[in-house]
Amino acid sequence: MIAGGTELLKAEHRTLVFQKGQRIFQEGDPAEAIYVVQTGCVRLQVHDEQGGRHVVAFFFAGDLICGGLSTYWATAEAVTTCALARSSKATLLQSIVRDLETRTAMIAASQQALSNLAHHISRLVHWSAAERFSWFIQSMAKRTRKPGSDLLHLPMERQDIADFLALAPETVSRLFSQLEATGELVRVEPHHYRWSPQPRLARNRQAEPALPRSRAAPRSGRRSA
Amino acid sequence: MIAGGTELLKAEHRTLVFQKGQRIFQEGDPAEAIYVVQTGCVRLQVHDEQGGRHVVAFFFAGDLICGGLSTYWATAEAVTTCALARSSKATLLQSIVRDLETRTAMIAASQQALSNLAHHISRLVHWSAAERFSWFIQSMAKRTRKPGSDLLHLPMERQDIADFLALAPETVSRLFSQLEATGELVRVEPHHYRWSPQPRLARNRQAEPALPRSRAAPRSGRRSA
DNA sequence: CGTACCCTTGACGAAGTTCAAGGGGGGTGG
DNA sequence: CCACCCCCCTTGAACTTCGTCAAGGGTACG
Repeated sequence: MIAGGTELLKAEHRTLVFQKGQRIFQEGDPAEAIYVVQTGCVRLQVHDEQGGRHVVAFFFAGDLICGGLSTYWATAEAVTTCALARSSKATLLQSIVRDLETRTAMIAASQQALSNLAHHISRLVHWSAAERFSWFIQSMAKRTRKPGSDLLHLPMERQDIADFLALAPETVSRLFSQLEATGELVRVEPHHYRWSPQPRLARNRQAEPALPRSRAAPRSGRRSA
Repeated sequence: MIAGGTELLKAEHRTLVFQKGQRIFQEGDPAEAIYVVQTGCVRLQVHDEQGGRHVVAFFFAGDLICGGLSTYWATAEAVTTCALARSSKATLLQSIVRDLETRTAMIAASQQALSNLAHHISRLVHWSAAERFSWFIQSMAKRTRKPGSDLLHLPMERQDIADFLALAPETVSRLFSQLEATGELVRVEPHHYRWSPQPRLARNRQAEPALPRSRAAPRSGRRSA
C-alpha cells in the first residue's frame, strides 16, 4: 500500500495525468482501479463524520495506491501534477484469481499498511509536535532522497503536513522555522531544502528493555520544556 | 478484522483459554495463527518506538483477530478471562490457496480494518475528549448490547479506554462521572452500566454538503466550552 | 503589475495532562 | 469469616502545549 508495488502492474494499464489539486478518486465511490505513481506526489486522505480531514499517506514514484477493493474508503488527490499508471479493478481481480503471488502480495501489503497506520496513531498520540515533525522529515528523506544527496523535496503544502501530523498549519510553520534556526534545515527554494540530520541527542526516554507486563509505557506526557 | 468472521474457522481449530491479563501473541513474533473470540474480551495494541501504548481495538465474541500473516504487527492480550478458537496459519494459508471466498474475505477484511483505523485517527485528532468518549460508549453499545436491553458491559479498565481514545485515564474517569451526573449513564455494578442515549443535541458542526474542493474542513478546533 | 493564496510570526487562551491525595472493591491469607 | 492490602478509580488544583485569532510578508500566476 504505502511501499512500492510496481510489479503488480506489469499487465495492461493506461497512464493518466492529473493536475495539482485534482481528485483521483473519492471516498465512498465504488472502487474501480488501483494506481501506481510514475511521477509526482499524491495524498490519500479521509474525512470524519464532522468533516475534519486527515491525510493518511503521501505517495511518490513507484508507490502503489489502493483505496479499497469494493468501495473507496479514502480520497486520493494530486499534490503536484503527476502521472499515474491505472489498472482496472477487473484486471486486478483476474490477477488475484490467477496468480498466487499477486494474491499473497495484496494481503501482505494490506497488513503492512495496517501496521503502519497503527504505529502512526501511536506516534501522533504520544509524541510532541517537534518529535512528530522531525520524524516526518526523516521518513520523507528516507523515502524520496537519493543516496549521497542531502537535498530534500517536500512538494506538499503546510496544511497537508499539518493534516498528516495532526497539527495546526501554524505549528508546522513554526517547526520549520525552528529547524532552520538551528541550521538542520536550509531552504534552497520553496519546497526544496538541504537537510543535515542532527545526532538527535538520543531519545531521552527509551522503551523499556522488555516491557515487564505490557502496560508499562510512561503513558503519554509531554517533555518538560 | 474487527467484524465477525466466524465462518473462516469452520475448519480445524483448538479452543484455548486465557486468563485476564495474559498475552495471546506479541508484536514482532512470527505470526502463527489467527483467533476467533468465543467468550470474553481481547485488546489489540501496538507500542511506538518510545514505548507508548495504543490500543487499536477491542474484540468480543464472534470477532476475528488477525495481527499479521508473516510477523505480528501488534500484541493481543486478554482483557477478561476468555476462550479463543485458534486456527494455525498453515490451515489459513491452505484455505487461501484453495478457497476463493476465504481469499476475498481476507482482503476485504483488511481493507475494512484499514478504513476503520484511518477514520479512527481522524476522530482522535479532530474530536474533543467528550465527543470521543460518547462515541466510544455508543460504538460499544452497538457492538455488545443485546437489542432491547439498555445494559452495557464495559469489561476493560480505565487505562485501556484511555489508551484507545488517546486520553489520560483521569480524563476518562472524569468523563464517566460527567455522564453519570446527567443520568445518561448509571453504574449498576463495577463495569456494568445502564445507558440511556441522549438525543445528542445534534452535531452543531456538520460536514459540508459536498466538500467544495476537499480541503474544506474547519480544521480541528475545540468547541468553545 | 496586481491579486490571490500560502506562509510566517506574535499574543492569548483553553483543553487536557500531570501531580497529588484520598476512597473503594475484591482477593488472599491468617 | 474477617482483616489487610493492593490496585484501580475518583477528584482536585496547577501547569504546559498547542490551537486559535490576527496581522503582515512572500510568491506564483494571470
